[in-house]
Amino acid sequence: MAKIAPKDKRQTILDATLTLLASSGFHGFSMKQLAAESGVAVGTIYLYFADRDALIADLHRLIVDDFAARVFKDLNDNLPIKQQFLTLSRNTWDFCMENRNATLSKGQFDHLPLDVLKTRHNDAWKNSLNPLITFYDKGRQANVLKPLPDDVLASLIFEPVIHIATQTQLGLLDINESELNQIIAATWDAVAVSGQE
Amino acid sequence: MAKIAPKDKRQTILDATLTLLASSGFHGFSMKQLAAESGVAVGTIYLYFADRDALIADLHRLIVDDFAARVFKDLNDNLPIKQQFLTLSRNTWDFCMENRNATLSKGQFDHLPLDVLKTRHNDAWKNSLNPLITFYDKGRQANVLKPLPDDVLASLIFEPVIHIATQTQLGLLDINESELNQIIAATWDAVAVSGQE
Amino acid sequence: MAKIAPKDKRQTILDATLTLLASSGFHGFSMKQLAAESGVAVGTIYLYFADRDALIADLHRLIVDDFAARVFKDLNDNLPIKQQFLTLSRNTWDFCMENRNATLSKGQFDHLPLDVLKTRHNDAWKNSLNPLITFYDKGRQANVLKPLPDDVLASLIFEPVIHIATQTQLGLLDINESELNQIIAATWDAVAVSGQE
Amino acid sequence: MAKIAPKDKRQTILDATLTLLASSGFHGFSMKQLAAESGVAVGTIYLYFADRDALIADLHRLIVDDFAARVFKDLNDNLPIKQQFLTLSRNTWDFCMENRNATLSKGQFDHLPLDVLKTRHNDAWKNSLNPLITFYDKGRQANVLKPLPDDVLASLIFEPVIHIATQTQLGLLDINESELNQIIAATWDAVAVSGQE
DNA sequence: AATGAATGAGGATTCATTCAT
DNA sequence: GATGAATGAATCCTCATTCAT
Repeated sequence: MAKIAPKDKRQTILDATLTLLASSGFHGFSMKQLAAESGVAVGTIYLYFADRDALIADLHRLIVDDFAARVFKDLNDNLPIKQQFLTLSRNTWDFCMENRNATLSKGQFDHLPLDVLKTRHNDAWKNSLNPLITFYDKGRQANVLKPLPDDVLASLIFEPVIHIATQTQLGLLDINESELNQIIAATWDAVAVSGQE
Repeated sequence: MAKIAPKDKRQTILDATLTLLASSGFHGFSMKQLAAESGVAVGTIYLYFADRDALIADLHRLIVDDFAARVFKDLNDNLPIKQQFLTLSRNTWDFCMENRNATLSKGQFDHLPLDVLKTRHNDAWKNSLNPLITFYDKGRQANVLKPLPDDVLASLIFEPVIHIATQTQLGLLDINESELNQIIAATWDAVAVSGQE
Repeated sequence: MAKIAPKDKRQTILDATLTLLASSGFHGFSMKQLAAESGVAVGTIYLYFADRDALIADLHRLIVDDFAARVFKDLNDNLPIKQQFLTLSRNTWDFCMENRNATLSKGQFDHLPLDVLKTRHNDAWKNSLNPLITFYDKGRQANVLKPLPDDVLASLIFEPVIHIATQTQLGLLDINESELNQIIAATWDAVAVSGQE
Repeated sequence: MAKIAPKDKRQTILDATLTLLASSGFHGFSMKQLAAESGVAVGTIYLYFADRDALIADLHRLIVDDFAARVFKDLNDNLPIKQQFLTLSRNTWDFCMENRNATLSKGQFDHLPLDVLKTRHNDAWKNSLNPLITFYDKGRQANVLKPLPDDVLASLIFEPVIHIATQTQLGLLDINESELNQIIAATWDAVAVSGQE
């Protein structure tokens, strides 16, 4: 077997975790199973992660960061808000399509203990999701986006797209290019101040 | 202690299950704990439910039905589409506020096996959510709702509201009456054909 | 298999623990092995003891109490100090002979964490070993026992007998009645004020 | 870091083992921890010791030898038995005071398999403890020591002192010079033929 | 000689489920 | 119907030992 550099082995384990979470959720996820999926011994996992919770937490952070990186890709904050919005939405959709496991695992992370959730939420907005704050601010000040709180704008923009992407990944739905454009247009209507051309 | 009628005992157990799921998720949920919370013996639970999975499945069905019942409450399909929409959205919000446990547990049910999920999805649309189909059909035919698939309309209408309600229940967000109206108005903008008064 | 009353089952497990500790010490003592030795399932042990440590602690308390009960058997504190001494020493020896497992396990308990040890030590003197305090006090006041601290008198009286009994139980030594009397006489010489008839 | 000569490295590991055993017992003793305490890599330990058991066994032998060396220090077998006795007892006490780790670890070694114990016992008397045999023989023949077996005399002389020293090291007891002399005098009374000046 | 990443059997503990009362 | 003691497979995690570098 080819040698794996430590960094890669850590990543291999994280990838395997995501694969398992996506296919069966936390239910039916065991360290033994993870070891098998990762192609390493159980003990090896503990060389890279303090314990099960640390592993999950690390994975979560990684996904949020990956998501943020992908969502803000090619974002030019000199372009008009609508232009930026289209990039953000399209990137969101693309991330979900390109990262089936991460997309399907999203719900699994929603039910960590309450205090952990709060911390994560704040962390995310302060760090990886920070550019969104600027985007929302500019949009509201230019009277292009409705005067709603950041969290609300985020929900209106991302939740429908992510939910539809998830259903698509599950095979419950099939969306073509034209429909996708309509969906994104619809979420724009949700957050945009009406009466604009 | 007062005798409990069998039907009530079954319900008592389901209620206790929801309470436990909402407060600690599947993690830290055990049949023993459930017995304690329900005030019955462990063995008794098995008189009313085949096994743990059956219990969870029953609870899920129950919640979906409750949700549907609440969402369609006071819905008059003779009223204009927008009027109906407002009722549906407001009911959705109210259900989330009145059923904290059910709202917070939503994510817990998302990772059943894929085939089960598909069956549930189809069941839901054919039964409890069936009135929505009529609503969407009418709306599209009247050229009031955008010509998008049912699932997509559902995502655009319900996901943002439910997500915002969940955040509110978690204490991450605080929404007042005026903001709620704006949010609902925004989701209407998302699905409504534009250019209407 | 005959039914075992709960009280007896608890005792069965404690007995089995002692047997295992005596034969192999803490090294090679596992809950699985204990279950086998006790004739119960692993989980059953946890119905009677919170965890491994609680089991060990309970056993220790039990042994100390048994030891005390046996040592003070037939002790008449109206009799002369020497008479009482002889009873105590003989009882100590008899306890060791009658409780091979407890005797051989003694050393195992000596290396619990330091704070636990201190607590145990104080507890023992305040409770089960309390009659010894009276015995020592009387003896010193009557100028029959040397004016040494309680702990020191205890060491001089009990350690040699217990150590010799342990060696005997291990088969490293063989002591007959006459030798035993000489040993006890020797420990009397150690603690008695000399010059008495 | 300064190079360490092989012999020294072996000793370093043994010292570290003793330190760890004394502070936490076998519980919480691991080869990894030992490596850290010794300042070497885990694998290095296996260059000097076949395995964990061999390491422990070696350490045990080393302690017994150290103990013997210390106990017989300055022993002049031309001096009167009592004089020699005083030296032996005082040396024993001093060893315990100077070797806290060894003293506290004593109990840890008691539960090796029975046959190993017998072999060790015989070995000790034939080798490192050999001078005691002469001492006892002379004492008994001179009618100064009571006619008791070697093991019994050893128990009467050493067990109380070692036990009291251990308690002192644990902080359960505090012994001053005067008390120590009384204790040693008491053990002399235990083994000496009475009626001597 | 020395390292420490990797291994996997074995440890303590939990928990869904059964069944005799 | 109702109970809860008993079960033992399955869980997470540890740690003595090996071996390629």
